[in-house]
Amino acid sequence: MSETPRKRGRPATIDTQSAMHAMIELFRDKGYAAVSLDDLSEATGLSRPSLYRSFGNKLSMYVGAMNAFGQDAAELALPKLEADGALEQALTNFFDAMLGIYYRDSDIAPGCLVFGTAPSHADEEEIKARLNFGIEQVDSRMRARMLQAFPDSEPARIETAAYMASNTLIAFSARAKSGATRSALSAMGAASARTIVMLLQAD
Amino acid sequence: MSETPRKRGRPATIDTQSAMHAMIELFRDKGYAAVSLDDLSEATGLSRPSLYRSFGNKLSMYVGAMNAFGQDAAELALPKLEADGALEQALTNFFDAMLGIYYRDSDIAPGCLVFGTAPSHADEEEIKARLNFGIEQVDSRMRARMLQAFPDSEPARIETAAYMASNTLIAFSARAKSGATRSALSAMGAASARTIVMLLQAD
DNA sequence: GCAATTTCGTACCGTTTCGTACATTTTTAG
DNA sequence: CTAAAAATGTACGAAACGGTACGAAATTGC
Repeated sequence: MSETPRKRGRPATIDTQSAMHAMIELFRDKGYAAVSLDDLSEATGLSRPSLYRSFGNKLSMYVGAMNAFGQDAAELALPKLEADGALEQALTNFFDAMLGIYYRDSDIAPGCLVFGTAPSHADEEEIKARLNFGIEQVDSRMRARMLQAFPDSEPARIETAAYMASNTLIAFSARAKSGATRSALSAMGAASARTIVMLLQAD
Repeated sequence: MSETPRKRGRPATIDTQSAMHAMIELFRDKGYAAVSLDDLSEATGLSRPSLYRSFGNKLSMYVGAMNAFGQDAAELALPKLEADGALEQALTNFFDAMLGIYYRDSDIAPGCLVFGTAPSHADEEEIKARLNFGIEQVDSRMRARMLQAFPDSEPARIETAAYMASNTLIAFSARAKSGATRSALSAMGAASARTIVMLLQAD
């Protein structure tokens, strides 16, 4: 409503977006507990009090990183899943897009912030809730995409197929962190996509 | 060779086995970094120096816990997988046995120490290596069991089926920690077992 | 200019961290 | 009974931790 309500005091010089991405990288490398506020301060270039002002305490920094990571992943990979065309190709492309996020270079694999590091800190209720949200999100998107491709399938079969696709994605994070190569997981994703479509086509 | 070489000094009074199991429970509740030596000391009833003497530093305590947990799981669940009879039933029983480990009571789910907490701390090379070992172990046992049930299947199909079964198990840990009920995951395991066998039977 | 307002980092606080030196206790060997 | 050996916990140290009070800096309104 108000035009340019021009803020009053000293203008902010902090780039919260790039700071958030630096925090994401740190958190998915080392998890929540192993990252100190000094680590975050050094990685973002912001002083510790600045971090508090911009993002709250350490827990809310981590939860904020989960949200930002989830949004980035959704914007980058979901269009591949929901693209028109054959389901098998869509699934394969979706897996590959997610692997593009899970791997930094060809070698180093920080994996998934949500599926990779959150389970380790799920005794914090806020983290557990956000982890659950991420899993439910993937499950429901998968279900919707499969129902779109096979509208006449039994609901139980759709659900199983969706769960198997989600489980593949969830396991990718652990496998990436354990040292699996990106190409190996890409092949695993393509084979899983093929199998899941075969299941849906079976009569 | 030597009969009873009777140790010299004060006899040890520490029950390292029960101490190790207390450490396992702590580590899979809170991960590696969030657990302090004081926490471990309180949970085991041992003083901090005693922990050092018996298990080395914190990192080797965690790796030791991974090994003990893996051995327990192997002894409890692998017989179900390798039992004679239908593959679908063996897979379902194996998943259920692992869920029996992942869940403490019906509600509280500490999940899997290896698949649940290790990915978050894989920047430690020792942890990463042990995580990789755990995944490879499950993969190879799955492959062997499926080859036994379907000796004439193409190797590529066996491999895909094995990966999908492993991925189901890996994802169970994240799902358990996120709040999924044990019965929900049990149903998911049975449905996945059915699907995987269907894949192997398809011509 | 001058006061009000907002941003920002230095410096500090109390607590917790991992790790160990060392004295004490309990056993065996002779 | 004495000396060597092994196990154990108290007590300590240096460093790192999360979090914040507070003063300096930068801007707007008047």
